Amino acid sequence: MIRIGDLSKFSRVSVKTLRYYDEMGLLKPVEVDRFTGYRYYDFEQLPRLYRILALKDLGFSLEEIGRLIESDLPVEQMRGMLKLRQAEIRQRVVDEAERLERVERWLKQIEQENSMLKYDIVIKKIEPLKVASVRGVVPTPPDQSSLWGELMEYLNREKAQMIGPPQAIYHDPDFRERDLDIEVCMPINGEMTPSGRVNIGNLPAVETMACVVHAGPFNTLPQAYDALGKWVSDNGYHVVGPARELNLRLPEIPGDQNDPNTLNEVQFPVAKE
Amino acid sequence: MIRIGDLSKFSRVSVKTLRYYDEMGLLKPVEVDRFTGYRYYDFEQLPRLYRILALKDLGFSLEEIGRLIESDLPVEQMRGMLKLRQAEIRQRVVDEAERLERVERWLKQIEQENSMLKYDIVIKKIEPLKVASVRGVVPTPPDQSSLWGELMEYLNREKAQMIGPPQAIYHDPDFRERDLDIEVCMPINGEMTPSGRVNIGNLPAVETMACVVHAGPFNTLPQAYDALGKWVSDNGYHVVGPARELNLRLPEIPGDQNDPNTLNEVQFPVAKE
DNA sequence: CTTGACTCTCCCCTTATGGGATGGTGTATA
DNA sequence: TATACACCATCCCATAAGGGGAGAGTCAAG
Repeated sequence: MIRIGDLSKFSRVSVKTLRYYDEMGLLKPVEVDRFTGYRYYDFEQLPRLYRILALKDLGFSLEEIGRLIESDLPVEQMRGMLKLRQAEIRQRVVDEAERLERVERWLKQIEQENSMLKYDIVIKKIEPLKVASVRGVVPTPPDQSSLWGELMEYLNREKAQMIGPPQAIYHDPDFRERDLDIEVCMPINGEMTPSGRVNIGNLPAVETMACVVHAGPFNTLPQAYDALGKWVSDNGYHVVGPARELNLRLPEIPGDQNDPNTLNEVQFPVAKE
Repeated sequence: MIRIGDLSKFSRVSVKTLRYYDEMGLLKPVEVDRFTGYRYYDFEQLPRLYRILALKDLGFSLEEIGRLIESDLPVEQMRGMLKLRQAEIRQRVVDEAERLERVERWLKQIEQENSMLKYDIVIKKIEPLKVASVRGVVPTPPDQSSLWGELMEYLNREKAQMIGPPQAIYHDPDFRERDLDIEVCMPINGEMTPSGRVNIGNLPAVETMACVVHAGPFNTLPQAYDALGKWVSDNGYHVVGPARELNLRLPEIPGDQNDPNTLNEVQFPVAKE
């Protein structure tokens, strides 16, 4: 019968931890003095304690260890939990390796330009969105204003509830400078009926959307596209659908290509492999 | 000016998290209603939020991110933190890979024997220990009892304070069956003077000691040695000093080689590479 | 004016301990 | 035998990054 401090010294497990294991039911003292509360252990408990430490070393949580050291645990179940653990660790190794790559890309970027990164790309999930839209082919991007004109006229006439930033969808499967197939969309609420070229529809949900925000005049937006495209291929993704371009803040003068305070978000639906 | 829920929906960051980032000072709303406490944000804050998410994705803590997004942070410092992060992740990958190996060894062991592992080896740090000891060469392990006799006689005569389990040190650099160079030791307290063959000395500290507990009669103890030796080489360690054998519980009849209730711990000082 | 959606703050919960306060115990020594 | 001192007990608080929920206030639409 040894005291908690002796067991602690011998096993190199802190007294705090031993008390915690007692509380968790992992390692109960063989006897507790009913009057003083003193815990008394026995060296016979060392194998159990060492098993706990070994399992901890494999990365199991104390709760899992509690189940694993039940003496009547069938071997089958032990094997099952080990297999599971194995899979988890493998996943973690993969995740950390990917993270390492991302860090190294940041570093490379910083070394090359000797400045901070300009863009931060994030992956997010996009919910489906009900929109009113007008689609058409326009010679150059600034010409989409005619489509917006059509759409806005309809929305004003119908007193539509607009529930989000307007966005444009670039339907061309490949990038092109001229004659773009663009759909301009406004998220709306409630039931509305199509009219003329104005269509009512749903933008599909996208599980993994690579997104970047560009702050600056419209005519510098291609930089954001470049950065996003580079990031996507660098990170082992590829684009699987039409790009979206959200107008988070419009220029003061409608259609102004040079207003430095405009704000846009560019989104590419992507997938791995 | 948008409300917290709108920013949450748009950025796919939970409202709770946004409030937490506010509290942490990572992303303050552009305005807080002084009467209602409502937080009002702006899409202009998206780049900052996305940078936070990107840095989180690299595994930085929020506290680190707080420092990293100070706008006047010199590039040099950013590079430094990235390098640090890189090193940390590398270390984690190595650790997890080693852990994975350990799990796989458990699995293999279990598959081979179709039963639980009998031994759990742990690495612990051993403090230096003051002992009284008698060293000699004995024909077989059981013959060490004569050394113990000598030692105990001295200890009783001197009324020594014994402060830990007795242990034997196997000084032979290679394993051998006969004519072993054994030192039997008893941890003691206070000043004592050597006498005859009884020596007073210090067992050195050992930073990494591989230890295993064997519950069962003395004559099955070689199993523990085998398991420990196998584990040590399997895990990329090698033995760098004499083995120690601690008698945690002695047999009822002194010297009984068959008492199933004896308890011993075998220790190998080890090092990597 | 009511309803329903939204927001606020406050509090507790998570893991596996570590730190510290306060007060009771065990034992070796004067 | 008194005391010093090491040891032990419980209780409370803290960690990182939020999640869950209570209770109360706010906003916009019908």
